[in-house]
Amino acid sequence: MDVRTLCLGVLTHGEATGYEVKQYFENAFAHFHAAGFGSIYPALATLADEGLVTVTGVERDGRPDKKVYRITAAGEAAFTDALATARPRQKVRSEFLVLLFFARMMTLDRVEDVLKMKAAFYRQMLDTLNRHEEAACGPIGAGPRFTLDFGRAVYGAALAHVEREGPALLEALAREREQPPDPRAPAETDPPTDDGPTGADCHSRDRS
Amino acid sequence: MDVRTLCLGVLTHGEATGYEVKQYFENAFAHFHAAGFGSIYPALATLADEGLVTVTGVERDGRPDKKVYRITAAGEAAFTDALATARPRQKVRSEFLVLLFFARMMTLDRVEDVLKMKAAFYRQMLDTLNRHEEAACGPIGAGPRFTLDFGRAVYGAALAHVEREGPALLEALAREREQPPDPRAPAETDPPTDDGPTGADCHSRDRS
DNA sequence: CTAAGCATGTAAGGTGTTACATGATTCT
DNA sequence: AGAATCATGTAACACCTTACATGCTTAG
Repeated sequence: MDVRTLCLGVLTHGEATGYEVKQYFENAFAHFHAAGFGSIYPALATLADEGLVTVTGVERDGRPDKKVYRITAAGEAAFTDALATARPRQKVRSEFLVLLFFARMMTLDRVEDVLKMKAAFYRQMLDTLNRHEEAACGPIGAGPRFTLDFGRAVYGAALAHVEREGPALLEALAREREQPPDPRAPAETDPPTDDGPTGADCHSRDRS
Repeated sequence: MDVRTLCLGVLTHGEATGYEVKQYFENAFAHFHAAGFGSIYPALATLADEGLVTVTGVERDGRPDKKVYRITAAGEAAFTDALATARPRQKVRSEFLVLLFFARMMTLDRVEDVLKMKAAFYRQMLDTLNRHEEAACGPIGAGPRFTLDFGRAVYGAALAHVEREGPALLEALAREREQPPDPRAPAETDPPTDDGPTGADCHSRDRS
């Protein structure tokens, strides 16, 4: 499921310009698939090359043509096919969690900062979802409704966790710093008994 | 925050081979950053080139050397710096939500299938997180603890939503199919009054 | 004996990000 | 006057994915 296919999907809702397709990614798709102009415009161009969409240039004095894209029958078939065969994968890259995973190597101020940034981000996202719902004319379809509520549930849970556990994290880190446990093996309290070989290995085969 | 930096982070926990680094991505990082051998091995190689890690070849009869990587002082500095300056962004690409957004263009069977697959996926992920916690020796640090619980909260919310709203989605789709509203503008109940220009536009400027 | 785990890598290709480049109109 | 919106694109680069290629050991 690349940006190309997503553009096709947008166009099943009716004609649109590249700019308008971008609005979709910023509103309806905001919580599950971002895309910039740098992916959208080339995507629409290749779709046109392949005959999956048509382009109509609308002249605008002085400026380059405004291009209105419309999906063709072939395009609709291709999209339906993509929906029928794509596996519902997902890719997540959360630098936020990477950062907090290694919180012990950050200053407490920095950790607090990161938590605040993320909370603000989640609030903003929930806001985007709410504004998107309000802006809708007429009832929202069952599919879009599901994805919207899904976004609210997930981002709501994320925000709640940050707000609830964030302070606890800061306290725990402060405590860890008072009694610095060996940074390499924050395990037992007894002194290092110069154990066997290269040490550092407690990852005993954990396949029950 | 690329795979390169993440590998550096793994090595702050102690020496490891490329294979062992991969385990990290499959366990501790499972819910927030995936990576395959195809990214990890080249990443470790460039880190070694740059002097951020050292490599020690361990001979193994008949097979290519096993390579043990260790982070250097420069590597630790680089990683600490990355933690201090990186912005906590996140990228999400959920084909699952893309699919369900366009559920109206799928067969009900397919929608049901997708919902089941995703529920299974979330359960498996929660399982991975639980097993990972059990396999830990000694107490888990505050940072890893936060990310682990975050994962549980978020994936738990996602699973709950799929289980609770999935059946509702199927019913709603079935109802939509009985009384097919015009696929292009599923808005009002009154007949199309051949409104003005190109129609299809209810996206009135929604900036309050 | 077969599958899974351990262990390493390369190469081509696909995809997306970022920065650049331009310019009118409308709102504050 | 300046910011934001509307509107389009290119080009270089960064990065990751996938498939390929190999081969021993251990558990079932």
